Amino acid sequence: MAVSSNTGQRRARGPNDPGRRDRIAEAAIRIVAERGVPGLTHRAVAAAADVPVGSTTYHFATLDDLLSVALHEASQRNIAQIREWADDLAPDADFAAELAALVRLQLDSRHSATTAAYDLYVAALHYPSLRSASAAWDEALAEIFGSRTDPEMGRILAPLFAGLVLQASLADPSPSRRQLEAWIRRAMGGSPAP
Amino acid sequence: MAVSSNTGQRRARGPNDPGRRDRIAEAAIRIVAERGVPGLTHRAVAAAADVPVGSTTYHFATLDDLLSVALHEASQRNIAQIREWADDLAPDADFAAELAALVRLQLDSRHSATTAAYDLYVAALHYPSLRSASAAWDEALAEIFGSRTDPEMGRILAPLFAGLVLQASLADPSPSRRQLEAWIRRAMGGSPAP
DNA sequence: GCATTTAGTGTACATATGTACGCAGCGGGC
DNA sequence: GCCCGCTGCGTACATATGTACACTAAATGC
Repeated sequence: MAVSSNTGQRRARGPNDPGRRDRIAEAAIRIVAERGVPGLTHRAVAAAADVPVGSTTYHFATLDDLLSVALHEASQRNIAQIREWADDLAPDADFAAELAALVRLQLDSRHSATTAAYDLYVAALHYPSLRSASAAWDEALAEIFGSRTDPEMGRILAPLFAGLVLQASLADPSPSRRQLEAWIRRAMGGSPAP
Repeated sequence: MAVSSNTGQRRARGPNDPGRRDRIAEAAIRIVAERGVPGLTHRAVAAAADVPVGSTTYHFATLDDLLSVALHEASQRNIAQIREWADDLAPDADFAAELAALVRLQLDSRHSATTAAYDLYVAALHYPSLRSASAAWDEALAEIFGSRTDPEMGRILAPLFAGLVLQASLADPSPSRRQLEAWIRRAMGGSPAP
């Protein structure tokens, strides 16, 4: 009975299911978003991706591998979203106002993805193999923000942005867009909105 | 043989070991610092505190309880350190320089405690029972920093401080005190050091 | 001094977890 | 058309984990 089920209930054709690896990575992010890093297990990911357990261990032999791919994927998506925001920015846009809007965007419409990304970011404190990915994320943030202001300001805005996202995720009530805007504006050197 | 070991190898006299609860909480922080939140198990804590497993489950029945006490304790210590820093501050001190020194202090001499605190802070994203404690930590930070500048600036410096600590923990090489000082000074409105 | 109460432990158990490994089914060589 | 190698999977197993619970021993009232 065990053997027949093998051919009977396969979810996709055997070898050659391109994209399966990606589906597993995707599922790993979802798990972290829902249950945090402690919830990331081979089995939980397998269930979420609707693949057999052996499949997750085949593609990502150890838990570190799973964590690693989840962090890379999550941070890359986060950066992609921010880069998109930057690209859509009008040259004469009110930067502080737009940045405040970005914070709220990540909190509101991308809440679970954002949660997962920060979770994994901090997990790097304990997993040396993740540190370079977390550092690269910082780097990218500073670069994007810096290219719209100046490099030094990018280095200030990156940690401020991260701190604000975290703080706003936890605060109750969460600060409003206008509130965030005022803080960012002042940190940027302060004159009122144009 | 099992019974005799009970009286034989006790680590402290039976009932009434005041401070045992605290030792367990202390051990919980140590575990989180060393292995992160996923490593926080009743058994790991019991071993670190050198108490029997039943003792940890007696004082903290569920894992949430352990997490909760660890976060409370860690954040309280963090705040205590920062408050001490603030109290020792001369009235005419260069605030930006001193704040940069505080960041480095938390990274250098208190590295593992700091790591644990931030880990637990972020864990609140997934454990509703921890959220109020994390929010309270933010609040305290903003209050301390604000009392030395102005309340609004406290709200800016708190997330900036948290972001800088995290970023500096992960960056390689970690930013120097002078570098941090320059960033903080500029965020505070910018004139060069006195 | 003795009985009662209550704090504190050791142990046992069901379940979850990481991981090793034998086997199936597809793609090439001839 | 047949065989072989290799990718990928289902299963089994040893171990770790949370938690319940029976039991000990100090403290307390008298």
